[in-house]
Amino acid sequence: MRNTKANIGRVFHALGDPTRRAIVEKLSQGPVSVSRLAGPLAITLTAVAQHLQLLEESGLVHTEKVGRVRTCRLETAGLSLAEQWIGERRSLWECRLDRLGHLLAEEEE
Amino acid sequence: MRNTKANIGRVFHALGDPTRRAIVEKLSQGPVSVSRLAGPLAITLTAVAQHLQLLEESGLVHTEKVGRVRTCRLETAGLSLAEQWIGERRSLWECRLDRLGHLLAEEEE
DNA sequence: TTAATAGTCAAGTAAATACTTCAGTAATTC
DNA sequence: GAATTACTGAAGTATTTACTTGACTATTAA
Repeated sequence: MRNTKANIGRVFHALGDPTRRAIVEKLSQGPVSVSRLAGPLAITLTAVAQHLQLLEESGLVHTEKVGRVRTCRLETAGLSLAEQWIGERRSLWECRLDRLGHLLAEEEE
Repeated sequence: MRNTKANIGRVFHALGDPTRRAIVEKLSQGPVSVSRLAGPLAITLTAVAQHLQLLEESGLVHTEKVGRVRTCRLETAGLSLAEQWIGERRSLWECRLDRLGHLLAEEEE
């Protein structure tokens, strides 16, 4: 059973941490194992694993263990959700500005 | 002097909190004063003002005080930055999947 | 079979965060 | 000019968070 309830809160919270963003950035270039992921980051493997759990729960990353190595790869679900939320707010706002512009233009006549 | 260094870390961190997201959602429908913003939220005015400061610093919201009332409105800078970051990671990842697909197709020949 | 590698689990800690209260100040309204 | 409204600032608190250490398990390599 996958615990991937990709709600918008989890996604933004996950992306709010610099270490987790670094992980996502790395994974956008291709799949990597946990220890290779931990290498350049100045924290313990345990800490990386904890971040990965959060990233997985938020639908930003998918991991799979084969033998003793767990391979991590980017999952688009999380990013899509965030993109969608942002797009919605933005279009609401821009639509409002448009209406305002029309009203002002009408008044000028 | 405006303290609007809209870096990606601040933006995602700001959007990670449910109260701040509620504020952004409300403001996407149009400008609102601080006290009207605090109304439906079950927290004090002070707390709302603290969230607003963070939102302003992250480039998601712009506020302006006229008389005794501070009016808040959505600012696109923050949202744009987040949208851009997400788009970049996503396109890197999708481009990689494309190349992988091509390689596999070539091998089939 | 032994040693090394890759990761997991549980428990603890220090710092960050989201609040609160209380005491202001300045702008309106009565 | 007195009361009300709309915030602002400082200081404190409880919870969450990012991290650590140390002991453990499984897989692979020598």
